[in-house]
Amino acid sequence: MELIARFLMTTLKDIGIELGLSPATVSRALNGFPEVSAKTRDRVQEAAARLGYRANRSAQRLVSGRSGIVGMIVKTGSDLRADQTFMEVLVGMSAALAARDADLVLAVDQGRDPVAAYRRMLERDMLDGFIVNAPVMDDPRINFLRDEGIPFVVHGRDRPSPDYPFYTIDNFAVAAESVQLLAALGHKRIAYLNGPELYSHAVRRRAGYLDTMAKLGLPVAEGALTHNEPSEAAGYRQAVTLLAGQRGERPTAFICSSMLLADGVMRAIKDQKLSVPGDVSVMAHDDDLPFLRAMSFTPALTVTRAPLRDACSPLANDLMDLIGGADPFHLQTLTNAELIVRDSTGPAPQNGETPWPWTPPNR
Amino acid sequence: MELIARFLMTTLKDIGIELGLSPATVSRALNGFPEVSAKTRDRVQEAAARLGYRANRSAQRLVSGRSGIVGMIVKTGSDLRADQTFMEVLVGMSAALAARDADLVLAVDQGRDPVAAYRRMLERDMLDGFIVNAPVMDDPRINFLRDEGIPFVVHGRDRPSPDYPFYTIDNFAVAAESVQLLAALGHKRIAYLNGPELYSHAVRRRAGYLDTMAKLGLPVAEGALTHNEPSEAAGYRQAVTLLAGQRGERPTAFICSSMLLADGVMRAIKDQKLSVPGDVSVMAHDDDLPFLRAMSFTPALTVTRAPLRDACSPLANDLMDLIGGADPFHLQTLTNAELIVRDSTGPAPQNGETPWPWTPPNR
DNA sequence: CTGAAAGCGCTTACAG
DNA sequence: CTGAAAGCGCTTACAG
Repeated sequence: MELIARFLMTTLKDIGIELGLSPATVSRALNGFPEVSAKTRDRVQEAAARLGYRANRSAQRLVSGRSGIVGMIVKTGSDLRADQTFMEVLVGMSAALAARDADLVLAVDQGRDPVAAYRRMLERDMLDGFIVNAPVMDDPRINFLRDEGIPFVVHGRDRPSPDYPFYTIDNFAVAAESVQLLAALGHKRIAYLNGPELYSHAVRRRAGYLDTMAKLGLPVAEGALTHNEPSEAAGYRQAVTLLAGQRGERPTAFICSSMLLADGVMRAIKDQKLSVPGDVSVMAHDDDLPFLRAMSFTPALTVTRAPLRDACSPLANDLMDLIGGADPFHLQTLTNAELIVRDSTGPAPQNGETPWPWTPPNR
Repeated sequence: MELIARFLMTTLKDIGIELGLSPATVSRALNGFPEVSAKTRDRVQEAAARLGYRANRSAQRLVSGRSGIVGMIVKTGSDLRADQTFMEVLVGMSAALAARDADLVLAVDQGRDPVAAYRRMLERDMLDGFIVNAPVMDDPRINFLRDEGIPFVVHGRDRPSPDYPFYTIDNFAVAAESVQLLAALGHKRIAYLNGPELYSHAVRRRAGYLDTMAKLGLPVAEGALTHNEPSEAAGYRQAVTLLAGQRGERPTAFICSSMLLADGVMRAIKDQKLSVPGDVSVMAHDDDLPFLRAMSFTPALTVTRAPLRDACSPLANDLMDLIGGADPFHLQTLTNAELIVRDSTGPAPQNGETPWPWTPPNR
């Protein structure tokens, strides 16, 4: 049966015979070359549809000299909860690449040498390019790919003014705007639960938080800015610690770098018999993943929102364009998260009027 | 630079010229044909390594008439937590398929028509075969692929005696052995927190639980067997409900279909100020995912263990063998989970000696 | 044991 | 506007 299917595959030649045309003309018609007459093009398209023609990808790739395959590395380890995130990107990217006739293949980063996985992939197969995600500052994988001259795009960016294609939200602004919103509501003791310190997006958000607090003249107590795994448990633990302080010293507002952290923070607040936003305001950055909706929080969560899936098509298209020879500087996107105010943020409580006593920002 | 890399690619012809051999002989040598002399084979292999030869996959696929691409469908939706599971399979499968020179591509099942995603993939690309996972009973996707004569393997199985290749653990035994262990410890009120009812593995486990309870003469109270999303929250909720009963009526033991459920059950028990295993025994089925280790539970969790990643290589190899024409009946694996007794299971407490009053098993 | 030849299905200069 | 021809890099009968 599999054999039958193979034998029945319609080729360009078949269509040519059917229509009394050469395979070359059929190819041109199907690929939309301007020199084919409209009548021929229509006849070819009709016949192709009727005969169920599908181009043989392998043949196309052989003649183009490209593999049509793009690589992406999955980090493995205990951080696997971040997969919920990765999965979203993976699936979106697959679809977007398929639309450009490319396939996405995965390899696993086993830890240790972050470049090893890329090396291994490249020596196994000829890959046209890579998608790099979750960059760290001055990312060694990016440096490797740059040095080797291998096409790649980055979801995020690992330096201020990259010379490679990237797509990222403005993570400095994500934190800055959150602080500003809360400060405008009268909050002075604002805690920031950031993501793991090694990621460049967390570094940018940290800067956004610290700069904006400083600009507003709000001191940052030691421990008010922390780096956390994106998990409910981490959010819970961190919030419990921060809320253990005296009434006049504990935060009146939390900004969380992920929805999972926010989930834990909310539970901690409830466990302490405090109310949101009466006693404490909470907001988070929302990647808009399907399993934890900001709307479903009680109360509905105020967020900076930037759907992760929005990055997929741009990244896929940029990579394919880059492989096609486009200028990397034309393939850079810096976009903004959307601030959505819901019910989890409100005016600072009475006892929240005093800022923290000054302490040096951690680190 | 990408162009350079392309132009520098070593071909069979290059090796032939280098060695004064025809491309045909070089091909045979590299592919381990028995008729090539040992000396020639060695010379060819040395030259191939020295020149950095890598076979052009597209050319190989073109002549073989196969795409070298295998499809897998990702379910999407709010069940995305199951991704932690899926991710593990995905990554393992990619690696195992790579070893067989095949690529894995993904598509998304948008819900509604479960077959639509397969159809769409097939009309986009010529795929050599599919991997089907998380089957439901009498799975429509499986029926579709069978009817179309498209090669596929199933992780799990959707009927008792399939005529297709599959790899699955004995899920009936998973539940049965868990019940037996607990019964041997004197437990008579054993609750089962199963996975979502639609999956065939959950159906098998339900049967294993109910049959074994019946065989042991232990009645199953209404509500003792439930179907749950694999989440901590669901486990917590369910355990709270079950523990709300009178002292002599609540379960003395919980069997959980997933580690996430067990995580929630443990939390609920602690919240009720009960001890494990003093008051309540807990065990679970463990897919051996990296993020929730049975050893890290307090106390260390008794489990039936079957690493999900163990399924990847067999499934990948079976699929490639099937595509190569192997007999599907030779590509069926039914394996057993390992029972690992740790510290979360112990003798039934004094007040646990009485079984539940008889009630009809739910459903 | 090795080579010359044909062919997989496409694309694309080169002619006309 | 269309066709004949060459070629992408491999594999594999067919000869010898």
